[in-house]
Amino acid sequence: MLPDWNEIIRTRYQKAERMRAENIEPFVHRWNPTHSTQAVKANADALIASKEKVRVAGRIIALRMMGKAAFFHIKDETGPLQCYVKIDAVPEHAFRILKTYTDVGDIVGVQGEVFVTRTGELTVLADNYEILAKSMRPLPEKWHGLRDQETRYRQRYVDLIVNDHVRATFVKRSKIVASMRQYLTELGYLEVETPMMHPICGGANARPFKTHHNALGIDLYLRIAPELYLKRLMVGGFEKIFEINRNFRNEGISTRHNPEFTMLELYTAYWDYRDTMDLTEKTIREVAQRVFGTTKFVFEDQEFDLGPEFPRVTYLDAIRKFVPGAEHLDLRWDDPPEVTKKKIAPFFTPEFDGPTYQIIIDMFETLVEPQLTGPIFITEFAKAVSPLAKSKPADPLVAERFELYIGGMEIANGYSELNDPQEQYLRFKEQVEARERGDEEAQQMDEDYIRALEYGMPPASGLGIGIDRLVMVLTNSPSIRDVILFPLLKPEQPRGDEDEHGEEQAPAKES
RNA sequence: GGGCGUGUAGCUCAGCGGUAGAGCAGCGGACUUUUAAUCCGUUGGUCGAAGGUUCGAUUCCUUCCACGCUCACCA
Repeated sequence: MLPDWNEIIRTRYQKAERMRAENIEPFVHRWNPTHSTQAVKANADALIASKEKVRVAGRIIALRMMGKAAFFHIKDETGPLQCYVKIDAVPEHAFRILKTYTDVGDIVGVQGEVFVTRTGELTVLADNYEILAKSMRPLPEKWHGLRDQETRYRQRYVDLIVNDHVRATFVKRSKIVASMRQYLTELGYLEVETPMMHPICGGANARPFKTHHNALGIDLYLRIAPELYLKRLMVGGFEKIFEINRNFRNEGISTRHNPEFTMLELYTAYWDYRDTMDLTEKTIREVAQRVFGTTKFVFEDQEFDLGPEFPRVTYLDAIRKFVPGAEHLDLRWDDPPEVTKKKIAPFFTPEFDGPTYQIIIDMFETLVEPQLTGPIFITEFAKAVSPLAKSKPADPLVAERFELYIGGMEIANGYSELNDPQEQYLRFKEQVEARERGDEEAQQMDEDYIRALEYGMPPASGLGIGIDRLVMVLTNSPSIRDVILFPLLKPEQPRGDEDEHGEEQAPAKES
């Protein structure tokens, strides 16, 4: 029993006890419905004509008790349906269960014929009725529902009971993931699973979560990306693989960031980043078409269309294109920082000193990214921030890399994979040096990965799609927490009673 | 981590220096085609937590906790 019992909850527990005293089980073991509520509606005419008995089950979401009869709505996974119970049409004990023991929220089973009421609503006229599972807690208020965001996220089960659009969003999410899986499988990609616990964390620049294995006596990291393992599989001879799974990053939480998030990561042998852009575009368009039957969407009042070819604009061109007045801005990755600062002075002043690529990235993220309603591919990123990507032969400071933007958010990221073990070794060393200078997000040296590359990895290109963000833009959800069933929250405070008096209750942590 | 905001009954919300209110839900009663069912009666609150100011604090102040928005870091 929980300590926060109130009178309503106590009353309901007492009802269950009284039911048991009458040999009525408040939590039955089994019940078989013949129809979902949707199936009743779909076959209404035939069911009314045949007077066939149906058995439906669901949660009572509204109850109108009228002395010797009652109307109520049940809701199952497929939707609501009205039921009607009157005293002379059901066994005596069934009516007693309804009148004495039933509350809104109970999960019940109803058997009977289908008819249409005087006001025209399809209804099951019960000839039998029982409670299948007693509900002990009252549901939120029936007009306004559950609004409090915190409660919605913490008690998602309640949110799902009362907010139909929430359920619909998660059904869409499931279909998006399923159709993506199916489409890629149709194209010949093999789904694989690689470790979540990494002795060395790599594949992205991010701070990891640390954990510990007792028997081995070693620390491990929750993966920040599966990239290095998937590319080991390319060395092993797989040519088209993908993984849809969780990544964990020990960083801030926001409307666009959850510490664990779902990524599609995919690799194709013999391709470069341009081929992967083609695939990214086709996959997202195809998923939208299969799940929603359209390519036109609205995200936060911005319309976008996945139908037409996605434009491809280089990083520096995007700055020229989207920053007003910057049409002729001649930025160069090999300019010294002071020169770059002088060139961009009319448009942007970086907050911190740093190398040229950081100044340009800062400007891009501040002035360009929010405007990228998209869909649009931004290409040719700084090599310095792409330690696992091949650089462009003609432009050694630039990586063959793209990011896809929709709704002002980075949705996907891909590149031509660096497969030269010697260069990869040097790039790792640069990362290690950055790490030693205090960059906690820089990568570690992964010698086994270098060893794998030394056996030879075919030319290949990889892709990562942020599934949560893709679902956000396709379902017009403004917060990532609206597309993650159980987003990470701080734990609830231990309740009342136990820690009333005394010095400090919960030690005030935080420095 | 910074800024802004919110926290009052199970739920949705008023109140704001003088000891707490509504609707829904609950409980008792009436009611055999209702659908925000209706009608009569009624219970329910350490007003997020701890300190302070005050004769008196839900209200003002401080600190803390949780959440939301936002900025910074990141996908």
